Amino acid sequence: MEPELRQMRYFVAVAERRSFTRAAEDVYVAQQALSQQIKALEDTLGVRLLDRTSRRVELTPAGAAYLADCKRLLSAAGRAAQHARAVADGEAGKLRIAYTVTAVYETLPALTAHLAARAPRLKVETREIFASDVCRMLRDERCDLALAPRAGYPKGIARRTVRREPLMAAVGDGHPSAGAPAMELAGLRDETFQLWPRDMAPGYYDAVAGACRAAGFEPVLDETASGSNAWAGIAAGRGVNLVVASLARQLPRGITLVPLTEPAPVLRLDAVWRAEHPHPAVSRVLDGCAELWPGERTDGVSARPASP
Amino acid sequence: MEPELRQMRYFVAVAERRSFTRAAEDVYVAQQALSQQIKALEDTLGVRLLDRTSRRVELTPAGAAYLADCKRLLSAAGRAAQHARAVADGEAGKLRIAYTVTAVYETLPALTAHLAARAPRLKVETREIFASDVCRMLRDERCDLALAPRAGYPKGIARRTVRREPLMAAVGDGHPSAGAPAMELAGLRDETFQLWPRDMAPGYYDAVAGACRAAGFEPVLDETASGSNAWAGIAAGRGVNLVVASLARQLPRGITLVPLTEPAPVLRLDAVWRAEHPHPAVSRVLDGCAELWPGERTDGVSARPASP
DNA sequence: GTCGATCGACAAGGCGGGCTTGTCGACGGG
DNA sequence: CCCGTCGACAAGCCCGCCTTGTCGATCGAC
Repeated sequence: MEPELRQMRYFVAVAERRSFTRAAEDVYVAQQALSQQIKALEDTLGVRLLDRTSRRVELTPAGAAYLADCKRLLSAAGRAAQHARAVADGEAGKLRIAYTVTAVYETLPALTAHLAARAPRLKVETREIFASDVCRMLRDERCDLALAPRAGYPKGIARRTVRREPLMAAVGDGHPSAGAPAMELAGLRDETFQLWPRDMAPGYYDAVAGACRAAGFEPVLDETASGSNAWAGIAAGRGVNLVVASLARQLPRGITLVPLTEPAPVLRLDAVWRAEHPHPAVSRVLDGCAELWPGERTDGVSARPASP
Repeated sequence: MEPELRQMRYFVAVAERRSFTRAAEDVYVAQQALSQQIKALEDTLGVRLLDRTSRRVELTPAGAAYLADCKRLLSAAGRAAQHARAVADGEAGKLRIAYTVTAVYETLPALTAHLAARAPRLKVETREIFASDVCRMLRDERCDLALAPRAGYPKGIARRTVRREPLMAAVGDGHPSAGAPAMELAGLRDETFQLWPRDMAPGYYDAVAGACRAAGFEPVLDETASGSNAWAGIAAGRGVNLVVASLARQLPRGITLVPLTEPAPVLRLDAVWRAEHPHPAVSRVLDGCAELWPGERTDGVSARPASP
């Protein structure tokens, strides 16, 4: 037989009260039960823990050592339970957030700062990914939550728009519109768009292309555009693009942002997570986003993970 | 209800096998028992630990956190049991040894070195005391073992002689016998003895006075002698004393040791301990002493603590 | 699509272990 | 000297853990 925490609780009670009878009151059992259980504990350990001298109970050296260990174990067991509850409530534990580059300028840092303040025991790990990998990362349990431009996902993946960010025109510094207070999106109809291929970033692609179509033209793409290469192309005057306003925080050299006249197109940023077994902190993140960026409807596609 | 280690063992089994059925084989119970106990564990925690998707079992984030804690707790419980056994066997734990100055030159360091080699996990604390305090220190649980010259003790205190050390004459450097290869004890019959009062060190007193009487004279004492004051008196030529041979290791300035001719008197050094609840390491110490200083009868007054 | 295999949950019953009641021997104080 | 208190022992009860039996669900095979 193995020692049990109940026996340790009994032993601690007896050791601290230095009496079976009084300890029995503390743990709400009869004195005889304590005698039996502590005897059983001693038998399983093969060690005498207490010297009963009829009239007084004394710890043996081994008992004193075991007492200290028992106290540690009991408090550790209690803390483990508390920690499990905290993790289940999303207050503690580890949350792996994957994000697309669009979120990095403002959305992600605002969110992580908010979480650090609201749930300091929650360890947030972040990782930049391509929008095309969101689904796989979530399904393979390689992340718990993703931030990406609004896109469609297969069943089993839930999402909610957490904020809308205005899109601005990104042009080279030498572009005729550079420095203008604002411009019409339609003014870019003859430009080449340094937009990533749709299969790499479908949500972003659809947002930009959709805005262009709403402005009455179909954007012409530079099929070689991808990643930082696109910035270089724009800076070199080989095209333009629409980008989130917060890019201004880390504007690449040679590029100027020009606001677009109303109705200015927006990019919807979604939180995306597993619908079936969502990480418990996801609902906290959604709450935090609703607080950071009010105005989004909170009864969206998947308002929040169903509670069990 | 509180979580029990048995439930944790079950949970670890299920989590590691990712299956109730297979885990049941590991812990030798039916699958239904595991379902019940883990459900009970989840209920007491108020936390879902496993996602059962019929066909597969997955850990929730809270379950993963609790699993790690459970493994830690279980191994800590096992180590606590092992440690208790080790303490009960005298292999580990803390042993407080009190000693009189007579033991400090050779006996104590030899013993502590021996213990450090044989029982490295046993933490030995040493403290110098007066022989008159041996009994009180032991009774008050302020030490577990004492090293002191042989003396009588009341019931409840056990002792065993661990070594006999030859006594030598300690004289001032200017004493006529200083430098002699040996001398008769009777030659000191007219000297003043720098001997501590009997009530301070009865064993040592009796050994020296007894040796003198055996040599045919009653020693004359300097009643002011005590501690280092005695050394100063001898060095100043105001008297002599008999001391253990190992004092040569830390001989005070101005003092010379002269061997005594046969039959050279000896001082018996005793190990002394509580008879009723001896520290488990005491028997190891006695074994170690018998090994370090063979020749003493090991079936003495109290051969060894009675085992329970 | 259907059948079978497998997995975990639910239900009911047996049994072992923990708890209780009752009692005794030992020690200490009045 | 007797009584009060404390812990151990003995016997019985009862709860709780485990077992057997069964079902619904899911996934693979044909």
